[in-house]
Amino acid sequence: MTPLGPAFFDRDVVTVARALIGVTLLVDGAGGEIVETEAYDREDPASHSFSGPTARNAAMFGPPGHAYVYLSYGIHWCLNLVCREEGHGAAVLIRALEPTHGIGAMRERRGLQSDKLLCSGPGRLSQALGVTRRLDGVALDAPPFRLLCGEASRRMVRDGARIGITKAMDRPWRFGVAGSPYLSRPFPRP
DNA sequence: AGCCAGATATGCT
DNA sequence: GCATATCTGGCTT
Repeated sequence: MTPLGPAFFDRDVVTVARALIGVTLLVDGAGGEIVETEAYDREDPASHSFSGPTARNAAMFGPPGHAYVYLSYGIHWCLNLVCREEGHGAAVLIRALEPTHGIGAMRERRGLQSDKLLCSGPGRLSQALGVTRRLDGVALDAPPFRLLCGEASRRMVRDGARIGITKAMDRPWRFGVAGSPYLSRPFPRP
């Protein structure tokens, strides 16, 4: 397991979303292997950055390799990783992890749960890892974050329509490990 | 599988 | 002011 290189996020957001599958994401030592992501781009009607910079989405227009954290439906925190050059407003939403590290701490934060429901969804994942607004705009290459690339465990990555959006449904910018029990939702049959 | 409440920051009128 | 939101959990069909 080696840390991601500094140029990892300095690429097209769709490329990064796919490349993040299989990467281990930890916050204060708790987390797991990313099994589901979604890409959001500046020219994307479904993206928070579509209408330009605001106070909320400022991190999306900041440097790549930093976190963008926002509150969804007034209840759930969602973690995104900013991509491309500064000012591009592109980020990858982390939607699900396969828990591997700090499972005890994650169970405590989530309340008693089966491991399958610990990190299977953007809100659940943030609750399990303790992600809140305090991590908005924070760099990913230093504590509390750790991003580790494992052995080339080439798992089969599938793509499909993103979840929970009402615009740009045609863009197949959701990526995930086909058949993983830790997905927030299964991918349709091939 | 489908329906609905919950809680609030955000952005647009 | 007000409708909306990158959601989840619990309840009903």
